[in-house]
Amino acid sequence: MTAPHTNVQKISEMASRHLSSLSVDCVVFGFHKNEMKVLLLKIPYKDEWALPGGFILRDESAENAASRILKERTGLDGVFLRQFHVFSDPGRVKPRDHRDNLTRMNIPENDIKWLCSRFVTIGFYALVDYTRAVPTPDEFTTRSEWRDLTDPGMLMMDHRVIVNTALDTLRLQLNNLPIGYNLLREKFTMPELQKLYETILGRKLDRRNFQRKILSYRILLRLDERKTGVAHKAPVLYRFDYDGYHRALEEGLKGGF
Amino acid sequence: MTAPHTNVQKISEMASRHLSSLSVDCVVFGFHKNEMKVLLLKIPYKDEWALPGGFILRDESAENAASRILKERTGLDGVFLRQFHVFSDPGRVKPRDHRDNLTRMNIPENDIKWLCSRFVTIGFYALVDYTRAVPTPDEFTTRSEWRDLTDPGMLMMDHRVIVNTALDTLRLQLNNLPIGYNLLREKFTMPELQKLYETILGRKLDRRNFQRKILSYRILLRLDERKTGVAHKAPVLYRFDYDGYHRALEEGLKGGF
DNA sequence: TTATCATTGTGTCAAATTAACACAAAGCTT
DNA sequence: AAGCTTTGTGTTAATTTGACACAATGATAA
Repeated sequence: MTAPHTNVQKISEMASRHLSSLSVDCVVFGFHKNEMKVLLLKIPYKDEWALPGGFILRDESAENAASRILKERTGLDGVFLRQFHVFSDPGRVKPRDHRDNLTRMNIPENDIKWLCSRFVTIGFYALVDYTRAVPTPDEFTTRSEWRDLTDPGMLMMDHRVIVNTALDTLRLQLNNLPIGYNLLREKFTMPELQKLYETILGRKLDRRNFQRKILSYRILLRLDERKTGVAHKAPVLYRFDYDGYHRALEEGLKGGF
Repeated sequence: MTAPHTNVQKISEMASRHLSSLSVDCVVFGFHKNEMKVLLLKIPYKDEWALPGGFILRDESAENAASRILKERTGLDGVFLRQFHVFSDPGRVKPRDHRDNLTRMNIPENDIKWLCSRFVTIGFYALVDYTRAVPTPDEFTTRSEWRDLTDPGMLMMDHRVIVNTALDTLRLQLNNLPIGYNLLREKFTMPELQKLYETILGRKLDRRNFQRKILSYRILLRLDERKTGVAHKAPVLYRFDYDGYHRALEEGLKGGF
């Protein structure tokens, strides 16, 4: 180690590699057994959960940081991922609590100092296939789990607000974007897709009207197959039509006025 | 000045007061003579314009920073102001060009160093009453002007992209939000409101259908007055209904599904 | 003073979209 | 084989949207 600036506190590893004051948090939505799920990380020594998040490397974009973090926490690549809001309330972190918690773990003091400084966080939300994601904790957490969106437990800092804002955004986007591609498996049935919409919106939809509307978007491809091994009448399988889906992503699904 | 760290470069004034790596840029929309306007600042020594922007103080939120900046650049308070996107491409600034430009002005070297470091910017858009705003340049610029949105001239860095994204957002929001309150004077006529919508959307709307739709939102109050001194038949004046307007801000104007 | 003319205010009708609803077919369960 | 639940599809009424016509107003021109 060179020592020209003995008085200067060694810059922490984290601080030197990342942009300061800025973080990224991901609200990762999944869908399983007719329930919306969020991917959360367990904070050690506390009955609290946190969103998977991280920092922006000195030469990457926020989008890149978010997809990097998502990949690290789920193993998934190329999923639907969008920024939706910036959370910048100066009081969003309680530095005291935060520091107490970090000192219990083996975090170097310099990193702790950096981690306890003020952060503005960019919220991203992601839609992922529940069956393909492999929840993986990060260096600050002990486990990673899918939690019920309606009852995720205690969340750290303002993460509950972030989740709620993400859900509000998702509900709004539902009318403009072809959601579902990333939340369901490749092949799915119309009732499954409808359940997804109902779950996100939090209300029942008419089966027949739903089908008519969703088909009018021309983003689905009806397969010549039916779901097997299921009770009652076997439903037809669909998958997203690549061209139609991407056209809809660009142009939106409907217009006002 | 104390001198305990002679080796350490003096921390710049800007750096010590603000969060690093983070800025705020405001796309301020106005409406005048059937044209959408954007408020831009003239960069000295260059044929380029910039969005009014600034930095986030150590203990304020991004929203606060944006409205503070807006107030400084327009004199206006309490206007419609929303964050819409974060621009974080590491290549969004050409540090060389930027530095050359700043050195021509009397900016202290420490501030220049800070200003040329990488910044992620939070884009806000504002809707303001053209007649009430007083365009005011900042410490880096020579003049402040309303420019035509369709032909604003050369914009600095990625500011053109920021403006376009803001406009796209505004067009989308038009279907969910009661736009207009902030872009028109307190009392306005139905044709004026329609022109505003047409200008934002970039297409003609049917006069009668427009009126029917806008009235169905119940955000307008018809006054017992007509616009005077105008050619042809005097149009009735309206103003926004406070309650209806704020309800619409909360709940949105229409639902999908 | 009166005619002209562009613009405003309002109503109607057809087309399209949405909401509400019913019944036959399929396939597991008993 | 009968029963039960769920899927697939069509029909009709209500609502919303789009297209359009005509009378009223008030400044301007003749």
